[in-house]
Formats: sequence, structure tokens, C-alpha cells
Amino acid sequence: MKFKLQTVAKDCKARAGEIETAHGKIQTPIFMPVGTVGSVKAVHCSELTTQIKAQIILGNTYHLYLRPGLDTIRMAGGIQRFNSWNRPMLTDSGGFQVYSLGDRRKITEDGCEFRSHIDGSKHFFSPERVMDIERTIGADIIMAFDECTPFPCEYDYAKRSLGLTHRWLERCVYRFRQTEGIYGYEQSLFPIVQGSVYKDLRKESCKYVTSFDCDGNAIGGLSVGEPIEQMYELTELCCEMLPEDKPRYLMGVGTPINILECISLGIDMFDCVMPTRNGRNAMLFTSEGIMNMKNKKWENDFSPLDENGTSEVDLLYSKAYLRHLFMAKEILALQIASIHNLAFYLNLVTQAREHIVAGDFLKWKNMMVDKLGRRL
RNA sequence: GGGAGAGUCGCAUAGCGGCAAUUGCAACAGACUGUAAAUCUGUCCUCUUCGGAGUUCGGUGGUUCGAGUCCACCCUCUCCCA
Repeated sequence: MKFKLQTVAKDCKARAGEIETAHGKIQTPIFMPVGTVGSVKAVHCSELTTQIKAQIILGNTYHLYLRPGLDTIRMAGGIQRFNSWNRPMLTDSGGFQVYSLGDRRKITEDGCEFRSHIDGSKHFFSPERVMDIERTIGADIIMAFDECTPFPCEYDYAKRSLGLTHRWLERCVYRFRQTEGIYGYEQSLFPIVQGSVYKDLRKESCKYVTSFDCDGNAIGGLSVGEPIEQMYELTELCCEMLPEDKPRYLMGVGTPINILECISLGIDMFDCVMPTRNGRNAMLFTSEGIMNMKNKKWENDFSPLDENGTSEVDLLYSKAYLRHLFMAKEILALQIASIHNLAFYLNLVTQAREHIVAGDFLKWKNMMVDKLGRRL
């Protein structure tokens, strides 16, 4: 994997760059749709390409390992052969599930034991095991196995957890470098900065993570419930400490406003379930603000979903029609909303890139932030 | 004409002497940030300063400290027999 830093904004720390992977190039800053089980929920590959203009999508190690399982993925020839997404992919390691499946897992020095949410069976993830699984899944970018700490998180716990995440990282890197991609192309490992909301821990983590000189670096453990200002502050701190010539990936973030703000702090990559999950729950993000498509006020509003939208669905369907589909519990509602939201997110980062290159990012960002938070 | 049964907050249901009244659906609103999420939460008779207050269970009377629940009559509907 190669990263070319192309432009740094004049008015803030935003950057425009290009990542080159075995499956193609990625223009940054980028938003990566989440496709946990190898599919972006409710969206076809063709729609991701043509309407949404996604450049890279995520998969999840824990979920793909449980289902369909490694044998199937190996026999298919890797995840991209399996799901027909012939472009770049990134797999999260299962570190988020250490957090989100808090009551079904047990952490030890060696790794983490999960009880499957599907059938209750027990599975053990060690850093080495996770590297092997991510090799088998075959994404272009793979994440180190970490513990995503919850919020609030006591300092002592955060410190101990960080120690563990760092020791796991060392094992991940070692295993990663001992092995190679099994499908004939190169993979890149990204380490993850942790440290909860504690600046000294975050600094320590940035230093440690940077020492491995991986192809890119990620910031994890944020947007888990901490105040948003704190999230920005810690993101800024990490951006200042992470190398400039490598992509910076802020995991799990966020709202359109979060993304613009964090681009201005120097983040290059984002992922979040929000456009898809909230879309399926009838929430639409638009350049004019947020809409709840189930609200009665759209009942007879036959104007297009989003006049400024870039996807086909935006002009093709009306607000009243989409509300009808949601009220009738039609599958099409989920598809339309997911396509719209993802296209909106991708268009947002594309515009951000253009404004970074044009040199007026900050002004544009501030103008957008004012509009994006409104409720329509 | 004779017999049996049923009427509860939009719809459907529960209730068998202490009830503003169960549950489901619908409706209305909210939440969702590396997806255990096409999920979850709240409201859902009226008013409310959120402490309560006022009117309710087809209708009218009655029994009772107390009635959606028991009794009488009436109204409506369903089924069966003619």
C-alpha cells in the first residue's frame, strides 16, 4: 500500500491524498461504508459503485469468522471474490466487539474469549489468531486486535487496557510480518491508538503505535459516548502526533459534522454505521439538515428527497413516497434511505477534498456545519 | 316467530366485586457514531403547574362502602332452529 499526500489545506490541518492498494486507489479524505458481514446492508455492489461512488468498504473479522466462516471465504478466494466487490476493502479486527459484546466475552492477557451472539458457541481470539483470520479474509487493509474501551472509563482501567492493547499490537505486528497475503496480493496492517479520554495515555499510545512504522494509523475508542468537544480535542492531539506521511483513520466516526470537523484536524479515513443504520431507521442526512422520514409532515410532500443530492434516488423519489414505503415497512424504503445517506456521505468527503485542493476548506466547512445540524 | 351468544380507550383482545382498565396492531414522537440494530424507547380518554384532577367499558335504572364485572329492562349485532 502506498500513500501520497497531495495537498495540505492552507487554513487548517485538512489534507488531500491518495492511497493505492492492490484493489485500486482511494482518494482521501474518504468515508468507508460499513459492510459488517461482507455486505453493506440493503445496498448492492453496483449501487455502491455507480450511485454512492464508494471507493472502499469495511468488513468485520468477528462476524465473517462466525459466518460464513473461514473455509468458505478461503475457497471463494478471499472476501472480494466472495462478495463481488472488486475494490479496496478493510477489515476491522473484532476489537469493537470486545467493547460492544461486553457481556459475552472475557478478556485475558492472551486474548479474548467470545460467546457467539448467533449460537452461544465459544471462540477465542488472540492477536495471532486475528491476524491469521484477517489474512484469510483478505482485505487490503487489516486492523490490529485491540480493546475499544467504553465511556466512561476509569483512568486505571484505561491505562491497564492500553498496556494490553499495546502488547497485543506487538504480537499482531510480529505475526503479520511473519506471514503474507494468501491470495497473491499485499495487505497492510494498521495499528490502533487507544487511551480513552486521557491525554497522557493517548500521547503514549501515539508514540508506541508510530514506532511500528505501519502503512497507516488508526484512532480508536472515540465516539463511544464522550462529549463531542472531548472527541475533537483528542482527535486533534492524536493527529498532531501521528506521522504526516501516513493515512490517519478515525474509527467509527461519525455524523456529517463530526467528519468535517475531523477532516479539518487532519483525519483521512472514516467509517461509521450511521448512514446505513440510521437510514434503515428512517433518518436522512441532507445538505440542508436531518429528516425523519416517518414524520407525518412528509405525508403529502411530493418534492424530491434531496434536490441537491447526487444519487439517482434523490430526484427520482419524493419525500411522501419514501415516507409511504417506511410506513408500509417496504424493503425498498431501507434501500433508498441507505443509498441516499451513503451517497450523501461520499459526496460530502468528495466536496471536502475539492475544497482542500481549492484552498477554501475551512470557510466551506463552517458554512456546511451550520446547515448539517438542522432538523427539517 | 323460537333459542343461544356478544357489545371494553382507532382496530383486535384481556378483565369474572377494589380499574383509567391487559396485551397486540395501528398512530404519533424520539434514540441510534470501528452493526447482536429492517432495532430500541416513550406517548397513545380529556386537562395538567407532571404532584395530580376530571370523565369512561352499548343505554337507563338498581344491588353494594365500592360495578366494566352482579340484577332488571331496553338498544344493536352474530349464530342456530323455524
